[in-house]
Formats: sequence, structure tokens, C-alpha cells
Amino acid sequence: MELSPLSEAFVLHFGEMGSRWGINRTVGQICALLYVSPRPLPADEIAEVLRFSRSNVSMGLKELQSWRLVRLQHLPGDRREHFSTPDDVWQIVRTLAEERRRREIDPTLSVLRDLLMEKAATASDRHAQSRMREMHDLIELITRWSEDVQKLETDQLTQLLQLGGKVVRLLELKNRLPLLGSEQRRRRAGAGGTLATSENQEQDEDQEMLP
Amino acid sequence: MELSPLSEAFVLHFGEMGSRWGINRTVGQICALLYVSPRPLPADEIAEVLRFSRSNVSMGLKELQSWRLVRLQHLPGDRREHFSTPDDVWQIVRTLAEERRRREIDPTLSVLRDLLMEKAATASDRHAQSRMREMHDLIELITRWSEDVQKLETDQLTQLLQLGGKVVRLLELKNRLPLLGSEQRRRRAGAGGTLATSENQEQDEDQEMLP
DNA sequence: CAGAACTTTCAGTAAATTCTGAAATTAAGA
DNA sequence: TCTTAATTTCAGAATTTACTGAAAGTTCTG
Repeated sequence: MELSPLSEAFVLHFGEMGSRWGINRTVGQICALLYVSPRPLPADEIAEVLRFSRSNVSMGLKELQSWRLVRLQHLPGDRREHFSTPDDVWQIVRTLAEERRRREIDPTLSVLRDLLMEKAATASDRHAQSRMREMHDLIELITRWSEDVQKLETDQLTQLLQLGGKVVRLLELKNRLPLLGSEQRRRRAGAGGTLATSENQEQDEDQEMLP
Repeated sequence: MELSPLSEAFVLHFGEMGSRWGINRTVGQICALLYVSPRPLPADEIAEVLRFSRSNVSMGLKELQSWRLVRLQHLPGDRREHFSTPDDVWQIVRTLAEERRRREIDPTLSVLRDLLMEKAATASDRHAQSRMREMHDLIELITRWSEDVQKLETDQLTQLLQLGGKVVRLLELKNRLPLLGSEQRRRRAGAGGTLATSENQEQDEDQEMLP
């Protein structure tokens, strides 16, 4: 089988991008190929099209399966396993984000938390810990947020993203609404520097905002 | 000079994480070291503390400067150049996002756009193009959004992030507001599948929502 | 159950990358 | 200016990662 120049360009580009992302070129190319392919492909066709050894494709597919980016299916009348990516790009992005969180963010937060528990002996260590605290809080804030919005329906998420920076006007609106208690006045006062993730416990108060 | 066990653990962890991210271990460690250091460090101290050759440190610093993650300064009475990361973690995250966009996202979008301009000859190519279109639109949507919210003030951004998934209630509120015209009714009707980034031209309509 | 079709594993090799020390370059001070 | 300190460059060594072919393993079919 032959790859059209169009698909080939796509596949090669994602091979390169893969290497910049710690994913290797082979894996990037396999994933890209499956993404644009109109039908699920068996491993030997992938090997033929991309000119890799069969065993290399096998390893690449294993890797992609561990990322939950390809699924395996059987076509009637063919004993070989066929592979494809999810049809929905959103699903791919969600999965990627989840896996990166699981593999990279969570372990990092855990290391940071451990180090923050240690008793700092010197001024240097106290300084280091305060930097780690800042980093920890920011990563946690961003991660929590992304975990949260990923649970939204695709159309809600789209709407939110399309809003872009204009979302800030909704925030202003919210802050002005008289029916809310003291919460946002306090927050506004202390908004200067430090992150205040601990304020998250005030969720319940917020909960009442809309029916 | 000696590194405390606390900082060492931090530095080693970010060295490992670096490799998973296409940034090499050395560069990750240097960056982490500068991040927790209470004062700017000259290259030879970095080399001593991390046990790298002086030349390796030089290359690493050059790389970090190209990412705009370290800045150079001169201390009075010392001829050597001293390096440090920005004090503000938010600034680091913003810079990282900008650079990744510039180096990875923009070229990818550009490749996708080029390929979408080509005339598809076969059914296979038409399918590939439609997949590329989906990917292009989603990447663009997410990128535009992140570009946009990064311009917000840190405290606004914090507030937005703390809101998490509850932001959807603001959207609902917005959709219910009587003073808005036909825009969101239309959007809601067609929200099913396709991305509609072209709707971005409706910004001006939105602009009037709040003073 | 035997044999064919297909897949995975793994040891060894090829390729890419990271890192170093020596030499070249640049910049500061006398 | 010359001297010396500091930095960069770069060819090649060391290390890591990617890839292959042969062999072992698995699953299906007659």
C-alpha cells in the first residue's frame, strides 16, 4: 500500500513534533497515520506504509495503547488485529490530558508535597520551600481547573473556549451581583499576590448562586 | 558549594521530568536549581553544584535563555555573569506557554492550513482533510483561548481558575439573560458536533454585553 | 491436535543525543 | 595597549534511545 503525499506530509510532521514532546518519532507517525486513515489498519500495513520493521510497529502500538490513544478491533473475515484512533478529536485531547496528568503532573505534585513536609533547617531551604509552595499551588490550581472543565459536555466546553478572554466580563458580572455574600469582596481585597487555593472549601457557599 | 538534600531532590525530579518533555535533563536541572536558589548563580557555581562540565552549563544556559526562562545579570564587584529565573511563577508559566505556542503550535497550524489548501484527489484524501480540519479547528480554538486568558491580570486569572467547572453556571446565566439577541439561541441549536470557530466574527455583537 | 497466521519479545546494532576538554573568542582591568 | 578572567565553540567520546531480525509465543482453523 502507498501513502498519498497529503497524508505523508501530515504523518511526517507529527513524527517530528512527537520527538519534541518526548514521544518518539515512530510512535508519532503511527498515531498520525491512524488518525487520518479512513479505516482501521493492521500492524503489517502500518509497517509497510511507514517503512518500519514489523516489530517496531508492534512496540509503537503497545505504547499508544498504554496512552489509550488507539483501540484495537477485529474485522470480520480477517484474523489480524486492526487499530484506529477515536473518531472524536475532543476525546483524543481529553485522553491525552488525563494521561499526562497521571504520568507527569501527579507525581510532580506528590514530590513537591513530600518536600514541603520536610523541616527546613537553613534559610536557603526555607526559601526553596517557599518557591516550591508557589509552584505546587499554581500547578494544583491549573490541574484542578482543567480536570474540572474536561468533565463538561463538548458543546459547553466549546462555548466556554469561544468566549476567550471575554469570560472576565462574566466574572465581573458575578462579582457585582448583590445576592452573593461576603465571599468575593474578601477575595477581591486579598487578590494581590498569594494564591489561595484553600478558599476552595467555600464551594458550598458558591453552590447557591444559581438554581 | 554544596546543595542541600531538599533542593537536590527538587532538582533531580525536574531533571527527570525534563527528559520526558523533550527538554534535556541537564537543562531541566539547571532551571530547577535557579528556580529554588535564593540568589542569582554564576555558571561555574552551577557546574560545581550539579557536577556538569562548565561547557555543558554554558550550553544549557543558552538553551534556557532562548526559552526566555532565565535572565542574566551582573553583580557589583564580580565580573561573572549571574543567572536567575523570574521571581513570579505565573510569569514562568506564561512564558513557557508562549514559547511552546511559537515553536510547536504555530508551525503545526501552518502545516495543517497548507495541507487543507491542497486539492484532494481521492476519497481517502478527502477523508484525511476532514480529519485535519477537525484537528486544526480544535487546536486553534484552544490556542486562541489560552492566548486570550493569558492576557488577564493574575488575580482575575486566579479567580477564573478557582471557579473551575462552576464556570458553566455563569454560561447558563449568560444564556438566560434576556438582553442578549439571537446569538446564543443559534449557537445552542447547532452545538451538536462541528466546531464553529468561524463564529468568532460575532465578537462585536458580544462586545456590547456589559459596559 | 497439527500447522498456519499472526503477534510479541529481546539481544544486539544503528543512530541520535548529550556531554566533555581543549582551543578559540570575548570582555574587563591594569 | 597587554594580560588575565570569563565565556563559547566544537570535534569527538560517552551515553542513551530507537530499531531490527530472529526466535519464541499466541491464537485461530482445519
